[in-house]
Amino acid sequence: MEKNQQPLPEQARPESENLSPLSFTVEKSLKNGLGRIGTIKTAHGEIKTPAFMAVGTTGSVRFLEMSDLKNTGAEAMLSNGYHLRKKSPEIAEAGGLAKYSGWNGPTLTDSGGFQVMSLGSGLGKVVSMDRKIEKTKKKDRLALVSDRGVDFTDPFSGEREFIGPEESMQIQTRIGADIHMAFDELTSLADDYDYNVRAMFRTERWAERSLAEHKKIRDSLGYRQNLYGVLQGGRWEDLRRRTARVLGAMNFDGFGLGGAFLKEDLGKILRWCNEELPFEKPRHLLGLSRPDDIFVGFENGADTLDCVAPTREARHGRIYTKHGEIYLRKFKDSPALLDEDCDCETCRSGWTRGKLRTLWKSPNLAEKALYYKLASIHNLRFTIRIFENIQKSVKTHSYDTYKKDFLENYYGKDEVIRRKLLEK
RNA sequence: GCUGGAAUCGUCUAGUGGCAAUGACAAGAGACUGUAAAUCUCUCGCCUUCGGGCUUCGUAGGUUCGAGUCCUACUUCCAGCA
Repeated sequence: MEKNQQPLPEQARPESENLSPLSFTVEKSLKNGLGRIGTIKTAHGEIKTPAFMAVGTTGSVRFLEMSDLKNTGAEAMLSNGYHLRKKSPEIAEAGGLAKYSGWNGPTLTDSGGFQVMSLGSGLGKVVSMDRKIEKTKKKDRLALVSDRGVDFTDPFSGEREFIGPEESMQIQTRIGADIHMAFDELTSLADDYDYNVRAMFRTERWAERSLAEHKKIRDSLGYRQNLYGVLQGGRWEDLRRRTARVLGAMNFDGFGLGGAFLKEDLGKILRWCNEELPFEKPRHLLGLSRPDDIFVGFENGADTLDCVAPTREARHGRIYTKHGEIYLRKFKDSPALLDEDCDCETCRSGWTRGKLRTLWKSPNLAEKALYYKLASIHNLRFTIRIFENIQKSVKTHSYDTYKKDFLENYYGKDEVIRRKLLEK
């Protein structure tokens, strides 16, 4: 089959007016020289950084209308090339992800690299930041990695499939998001140093191949979208710094910071990477967004983050509030709002914890779905507001105060101190 | 009044002689971080030094090595007939 015969989205075609590469400007940096606020400009609009990218894996955030998502203040949406691989020709016909999804704003697609782990060595496991997981036995995995790419079994159809760097680039090209991710191998916390060395080298070779394929498509079709290289290297400084230098020297438009992290390692690992990466290019921290991670990520040079946690945890009844997370099930008949100070649509509409809990527990699927929507809106807005406040506080030189207040309210003073000690 | 049938952990339910006894819901606790996730794990008679101990299937007796299960009476409920 000819690789590039499939349709490309409108904005990817040479005659399109929207043709513009990504640009990134830094407005202000923290004293440590890593954290910064700025703006990413894409063909579909601007992203003020640091920013949260809402995860709409298959082109929409679960249970949310695009208008709901806009109202949370989200500026960008991340979808997944793996999940959209079969729909990609249809998305291209429709004019690309932004148009197809109705989002009409900046978009990013993941390469499918995460699925190397989630269907492979991490199958059935939780991607925890608090402990190491056992690797899934080889015979039980749905995905097997080789230098060629990843052979995997579709969990639903049982069909055998293959995605490598070239396939991922072709899929992402058809989907036509503003930012694409190089195909990478995400290791789990259970993988040792030696395995991480191998995975890192493989990821570097895949980065070259991703870049080459991306360039080939661009040159032959006038396509101009943006490609981020993704860094791996586990929790080892030599690997992280090395791969940051190697990928940093390649012609990527930005970088994805990948890996499974222990919480106490996150800051230093990001620092190792970002001290080596070119300052003028944007960096996306893949898959994190708990409040504490946002601050650590930002301070250590991450410009954008994405994560399923706000929406997934919302659906599972874990709600973010100024004073920490709450389990909604504990608030039967409660007349309190989810968060007194919240400006999300759900809280502004007066939904109480008790009423939301009733919706959540309802056997009526439409009521359940309404709960999922209202709770997702709240957790997303809560998360995005942190990013907005970081931007504001940096501009007014009050970042440290904002951060201290927020974290002490959220985790409690003792916990904040305990964690600080752990980081050293 | 007669004749059948039924009564099991908050609710519904499995169990017709052999290990406190099935499953679901509810309840309680926890997990979740580039979405195999409207999901998953644990607890759910009482006590426990986690070895086990104790008390339980409407009530009271009985048969039996052994009864939620069989028998008798009673109580309550349901159905049919009066």
